[in-house]
Amino acid sequence: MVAFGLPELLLLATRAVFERTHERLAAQGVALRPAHGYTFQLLASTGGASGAEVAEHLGVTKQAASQLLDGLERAGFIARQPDPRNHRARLAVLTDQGWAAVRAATAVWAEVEAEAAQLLGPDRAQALRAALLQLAEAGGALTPPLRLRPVW
Amino acid sequence: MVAFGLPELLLLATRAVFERTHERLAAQGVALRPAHGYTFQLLASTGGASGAEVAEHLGVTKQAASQLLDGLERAGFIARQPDPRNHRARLAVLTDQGWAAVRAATAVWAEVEAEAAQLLGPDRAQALRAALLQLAEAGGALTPPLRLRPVW
DNA sequence: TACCCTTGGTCAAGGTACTTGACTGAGGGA
DNA sequence: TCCCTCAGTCAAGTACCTTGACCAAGGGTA
Repeated sequence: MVAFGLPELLLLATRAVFERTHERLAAQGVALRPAHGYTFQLLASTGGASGAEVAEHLGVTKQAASQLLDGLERAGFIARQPDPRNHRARLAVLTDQGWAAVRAATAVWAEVEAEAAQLLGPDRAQALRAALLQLAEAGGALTPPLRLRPVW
Repeated sequence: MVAFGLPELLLLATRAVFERTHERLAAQGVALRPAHGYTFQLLASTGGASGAEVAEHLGVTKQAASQLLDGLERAGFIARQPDPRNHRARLAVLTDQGWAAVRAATAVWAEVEAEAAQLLGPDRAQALRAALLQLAEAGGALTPPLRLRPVW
């Protein structure tokens, strides 16, 4: 039995959760990469974003964000429409299909949450969330902009 | 204040730890990507591996593993030598410089560990490790082969 | 109202890290 | 001894990002 430190344990537990999310969505025909997930998160929380805003959020160039949105549009997850706030921008918004993908991911996470509560008991699960939140805050992870750097 | 679920918290805390690791190593001139980290982990724990074994461990083709090892060799982190177990293979082993990088990463993780203990207190830090281990085990994350899939 | 500069977006070319496909040649098992 | 397995390489193609250059519509300011 190898002794795992906190960083290794964090990585292993996180991989377990997100690989499962990825597999579950892929089984439903939603094969998306991390950058797509972050984009969905932005569009779902703001109701829509321009290409430049997506680029800023992901920490990539406008060109890369444009390509990524083109792909999501072709696949039917987003649509482009005029931006009432800024007439130069094309606002990307989630389509019904896009929202369905968001709900599917959210559903997997709710399962994970429920299984964690069952596995650990409600008290330890709550303690886990509190501890993780403290670590994330201390590490400055709650202050965007999000950078699309790979996790080791 | 947004309410974060367990998956989001896991991702944020993990990102905080590994971005910090990456920054700290980069400041020492060791600019490595995730795949390199996984390779170092393998070479450090086994004492050496062939290109095919690295490919298997990372979940990539032999060609990709070969390119990756070429880069590490050029940068001085590994050396190739005959494999006593299999005369067809070229064994990749860590050089002194490679071991120094491993020690540097380990040192950052020890700091993280210490800061977590200070932030949470020793009891809650231990509880955190135990909970994460349970989650990782339940998710099957402790049974290799490691797949180099991106974390969402 | 006219002007200019900011800015959202695109075109083009290049680089990196992977892939598939085809192959070589040394090893090692029967 | 023979054959076939297998580690490794060469070549070409793809996905996803970059830098650099550019356009044209907006919108702030005089």
